[in-house]
Amino acid sequence: MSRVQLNPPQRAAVEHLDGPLLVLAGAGSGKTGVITHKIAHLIASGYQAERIAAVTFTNKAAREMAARVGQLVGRQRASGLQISTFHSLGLRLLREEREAAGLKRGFSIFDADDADKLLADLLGRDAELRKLARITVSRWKSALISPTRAVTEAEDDREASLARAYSEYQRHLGAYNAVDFDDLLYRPVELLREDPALAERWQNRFGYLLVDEYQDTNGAQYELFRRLTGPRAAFTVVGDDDQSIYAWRGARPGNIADLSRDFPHLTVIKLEQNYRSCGHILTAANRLIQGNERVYDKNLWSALGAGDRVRILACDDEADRVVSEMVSHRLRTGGQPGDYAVLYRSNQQARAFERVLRERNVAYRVSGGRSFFDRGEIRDVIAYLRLLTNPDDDAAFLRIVNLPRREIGPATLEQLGRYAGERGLPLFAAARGIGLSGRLGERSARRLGDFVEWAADLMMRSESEAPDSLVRQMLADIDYRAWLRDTAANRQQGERRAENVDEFVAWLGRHSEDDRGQPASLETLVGKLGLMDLMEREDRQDAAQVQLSTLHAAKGLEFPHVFLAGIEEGLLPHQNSLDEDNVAEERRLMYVGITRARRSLTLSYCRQRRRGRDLVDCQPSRFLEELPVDELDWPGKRRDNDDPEARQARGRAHLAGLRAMLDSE
DNA sequence: CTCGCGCGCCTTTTT
DNA sequence: GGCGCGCGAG
Repeated sequence: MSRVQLNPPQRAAVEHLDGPLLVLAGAGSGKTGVITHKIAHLIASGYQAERIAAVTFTNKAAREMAARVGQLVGRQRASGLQISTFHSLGLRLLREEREAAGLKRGFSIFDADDADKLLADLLGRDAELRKLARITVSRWKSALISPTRAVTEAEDDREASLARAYSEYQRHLGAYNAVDFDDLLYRPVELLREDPALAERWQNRFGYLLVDEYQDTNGAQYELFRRLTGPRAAFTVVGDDDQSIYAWRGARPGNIADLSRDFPHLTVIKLEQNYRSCGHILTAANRLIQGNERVYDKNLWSALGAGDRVRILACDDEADRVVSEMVSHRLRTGGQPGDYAVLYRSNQQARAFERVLRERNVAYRVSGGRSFFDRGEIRDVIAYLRLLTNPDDDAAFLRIVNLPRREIGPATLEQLGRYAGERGLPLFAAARGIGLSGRLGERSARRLGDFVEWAADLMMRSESEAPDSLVRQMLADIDYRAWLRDTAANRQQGERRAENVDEFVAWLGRHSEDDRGQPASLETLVGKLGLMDLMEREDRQDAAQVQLSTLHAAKGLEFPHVFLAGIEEGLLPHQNSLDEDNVAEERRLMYVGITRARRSLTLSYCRQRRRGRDLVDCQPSRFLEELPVDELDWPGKRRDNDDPEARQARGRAHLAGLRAMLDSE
């Protein structure tokens, strides 16, 4: 928090140690500051750092929080703090309770892709069915429904067959010595529920729990939290139900309301002073969100002055218009490109803005995109590492056994699969034995044998050698670079892939020591990788670049000047949400967008929009009508008390805009 | 069964 | 404007 002083409710939230606390933190109300100050306060009050756990939803948020706490209390005193995502916390519990969980050393974490491949094996090629199965299995786990329960409670044939697939899927995960993302919550909860001694041990381990973005917790996360906090209920959760925008991926905003049921002594503190936005922007936000039914009513206020009115633009060419406004605004005020953001509902809307920004040579960056750890070449290397630490990981085995080509083809693998199935062996172990069975031709057997021998040697060496040099050696052995070059669509792509791999190996090198300077084992590193998030390197906000972002990806960010684009019926609220009768979540999305703006906010909509080949008429969003019309600058819309000064100001701005457009041609 | 072409449709995304 | 799926043909 940049302010040294806490305001009274913030201070109350920080100093409240007696019993469970829910902090309802409005947008821009300094909630991260409250959490970090609270951690500092806990340490000052005698809590040992290693007995404080703070939980966030993304690795990025966890990293930022750790950095801010470090600044506040000093790295020395902050060391040992457990600041992590729910999933990392679950992983840590599973690691330490590995035997109770029935897992072997080095167990793998399956990502969505691995899970999908496994389901494909179980269900065949029907993509629709697979997708349904993936979603259903994930829902069941998030709701803590076991395979057995899913099978017995199935209401129709379809559900019963999905439940059987779920059961098979879990069985296979077990055979692979693997867990999936949902298991990182589901299985710890299972352990805590079924083993009272274990539960007590973990409850004693953490003297105090803090949860950020509490409105985004799903059923399993809530249960993990509840079982870790135990009867002592020494916790602070911070959230804003008005910013709950992830119901579609399992978040249960109802968890906020349920807290006071599960913890009758819950104290609730509201943070309503906003330190981010000017008055007009907040008035618009408050008015809009009042359109939703809410359990806890909040009213944000700001001491920053009224600021500019919220502008609304009706456009013919929206991207062109918005960029023109942005450019002219910047010329008038002398700001940086990074002061501006264009926010929209769906990714595809970015394209038009990208085009115009490129044409005018304005630097920009776009939210989202493929994650570094999601790229094929990186996933390949990770599969190798997974196999080295967990020889039972059949998914990893299959991914790399013939990559680069070792002439171990489908026929060989089919034989191997059959052999393994008969003996109940993982593929790698089976591959070590099959050579003597006479099932494979001499050549195939030799190729498979060579691979297995090579891998086994690496496995042995991984016990003692440093991970990064081992990986370098391994990549040289298989001439991975040549493989990347040969399989790339063009030279450039091959180069880029090779660079990514280099960067990955460098990353391994940087993480080859743990916090205390001890060398990290390959096993530890691979575990970290499973939960590693996107592009650490691209995280920074860049002052030289306009930010293009979806509304979802913009949560938690702020910009001096924000343009919300495509504020139209069908886009925001999105048609699918209208069909599902879920306008409330769309309204919260719009609320999140509005409250990103510090000094100026411009909402735009198109009169007509290309949809495929044809041009369709657009209706301005119902949300625009819900805004306080007296506070808006909406050219073409009648206002009850339109003062001459504002009209003049608009005239001046318009002229400046024209001038800027001419300049920028 | 697999490949290729053409049509049609087109949220949000983390671990 | 691009991607994914479905259908048809080889």
